[in-house]
Amino acid sequence: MKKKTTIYDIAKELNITVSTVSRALSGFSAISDTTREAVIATAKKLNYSPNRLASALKSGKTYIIGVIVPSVQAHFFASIIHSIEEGLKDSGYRVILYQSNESVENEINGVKTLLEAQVDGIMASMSLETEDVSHFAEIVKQNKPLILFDRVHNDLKVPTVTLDDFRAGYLATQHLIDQGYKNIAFVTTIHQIKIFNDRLKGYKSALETNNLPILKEHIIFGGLSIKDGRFGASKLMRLENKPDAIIAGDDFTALGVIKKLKEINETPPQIGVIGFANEAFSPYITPSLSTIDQHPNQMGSECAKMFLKMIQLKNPYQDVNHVILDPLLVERQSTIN
Amino acid sequence: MKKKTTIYDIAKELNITVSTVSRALSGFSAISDTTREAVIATAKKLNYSPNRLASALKSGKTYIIGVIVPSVQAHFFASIIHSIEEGLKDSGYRVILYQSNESVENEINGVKTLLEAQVDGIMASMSLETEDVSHFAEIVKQNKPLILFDRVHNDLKVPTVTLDDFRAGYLATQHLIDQGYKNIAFVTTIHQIKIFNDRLKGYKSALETNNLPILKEHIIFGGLSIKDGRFGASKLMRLENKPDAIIAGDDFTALGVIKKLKEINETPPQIGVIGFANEAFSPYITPSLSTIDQHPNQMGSECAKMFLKMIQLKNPYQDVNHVILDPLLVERQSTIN
DNA sequence: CTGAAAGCGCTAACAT
DNA sequence: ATGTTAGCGCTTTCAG
Repeated sequence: MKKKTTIYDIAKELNITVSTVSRALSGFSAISDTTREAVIATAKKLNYSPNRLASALKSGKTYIIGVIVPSVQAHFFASIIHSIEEGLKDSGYRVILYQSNESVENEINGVKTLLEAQVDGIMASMSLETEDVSHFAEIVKQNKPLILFDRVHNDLKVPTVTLDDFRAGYLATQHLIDQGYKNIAFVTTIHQIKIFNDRLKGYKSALETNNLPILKEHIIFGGLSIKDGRFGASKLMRLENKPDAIIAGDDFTALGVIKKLKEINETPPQIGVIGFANEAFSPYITPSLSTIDQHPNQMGSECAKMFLKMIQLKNPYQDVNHVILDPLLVERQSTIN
Repeated sequence: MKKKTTIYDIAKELNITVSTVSRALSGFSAISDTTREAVIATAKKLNYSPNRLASALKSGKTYIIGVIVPSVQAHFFASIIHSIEEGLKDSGYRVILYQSNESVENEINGVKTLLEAQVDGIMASMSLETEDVSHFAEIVKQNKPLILFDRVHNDLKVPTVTLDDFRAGYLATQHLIDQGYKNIAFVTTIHQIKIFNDRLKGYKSALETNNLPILKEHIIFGGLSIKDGRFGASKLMRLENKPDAIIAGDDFTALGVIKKLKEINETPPQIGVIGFANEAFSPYITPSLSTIDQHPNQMGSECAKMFLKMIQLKNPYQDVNHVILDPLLVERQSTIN
């Protein structure tokens, strides 16, 4: 293997200096057309490929931004990522991904790795486990743009893009009430995450508004997964005062709930079931799953837009914005009583 | 914002030189325990975070490896990624992801970006569009490890990890035959991708072995998606000689097929349907989807193992291996006649 | 065991 | 419009 070509090789070939080559390649500074063309031609001839590391080391900008999500397997996050990439496409910024797999430890590691890789900014949605946010605070301390989306944290004074989760919870509950359900349970995570708390508040508020009682035994705090959904449903259906509808913390959990209900012959919409996130599978299961759409694409493009704005400012945090999106009810068979 | 601490700051603080600091931090070279401890303590005190860029520029190793997949939304690829990360965890290598979204252009860009970022190696599964593979050849030319998984290409003389796709196609077909289906159609991609061709060959071979005719009109070449599945199914079911079972190129396509069949009241297993990949939703749709499991986790860990081996050699390609995994039939309701 | 010094590939003043 | 030169932060000989 021959050594990689550098701008020095190009310079030597053309009997000019590296600065000229650098300028020609970057395209901006004053350069004669002939020189530029010659440089570009020689670069191609020598199969030159720039070393971004060196450039980044010198200029302090990598043009890479790190995105940390709990998991790329959720359609919701995958869609956000896609829209972030889309929104950043023309700016020259590239995205690299890091999954926390819902573990704080991984998340801390992710922040560290990305920071050490000198990314120009980070966008993140926190893991369920995350309570202490000092690892994120470190990003702010370095004065690098940090944008939180969906799963955010109040202690961090950074821009956020979220859903109106109170309204989301309210909407889901009101929809079930409108469909004639009167005894509505809620299966959610035990972790103190703002968005999940907000949804729960929305749920309670909707019940109150409709003069329905808030029953402690109808609120199940556990995990969010297919398994947890099954578990929550079976726990609820063994109650003396069985619910006639169940709101699940996300669509995966809702799927578990439905599985369980089918097994015990209480197939929705006999018992109403609604989830959150409008996952890819949700329209295709039987019965198809009603859910709250969280506008992942809008979320992603808002993040991108926000980042591009922040990167312009000398102090990225001089003007901290919060974008709040409106949830959208998607009615399907699982709640059509 | 204060400047970032460097090893110079630590050196100055302790009245030693940067080389000593560097050695202490890297942990290997001969260093007295006292010095090492002092350095580490000071590093923590000054909130030091290494600049990997500088280190990589000097040492030529970034300890980052790039993974290119068509899409992270497919459970299959997400699982592979997860297992790659798992397998690399203890080695110090980190993974960064790049999605091609099934576009060659994105794929070429991805290779370029990763190469410019000086990754230490690349693992990739090709987009459906990819025919010319010169962008991948460039990686080999730079003598950097390239490992192809699942969607591979014969022109590239690099290590691969794949499923025995001929057997996968055969297995799916034979299963349908065993279930009593006799008129089996195949909906696949129009793109000339090895794995899909191999499955088709397996399908044909199974038909031959069982003395069943291979009907041209029963092989639909289109795309792979829910939409394409619907399309393929409706095309097939309008035939004079309607099939009594359909093999779909992947589970998404199979899902589309099932949707369509349900609409025209030919709900599986009345018409048998089987897919490939055992996606996350496949057990949960109605009827649950029979499929061929492609062992994504094994695939990922084999990739990781292979990479670790290659990186040791002075010439990574001196010993090109091909791991071939055995497909696994997952029988569910959609084919239980 | 530690120090001195060169240099990875590139950018960006500052000259000319 | 082009050349000169000094680093970016780190690793790594080579000396001692």
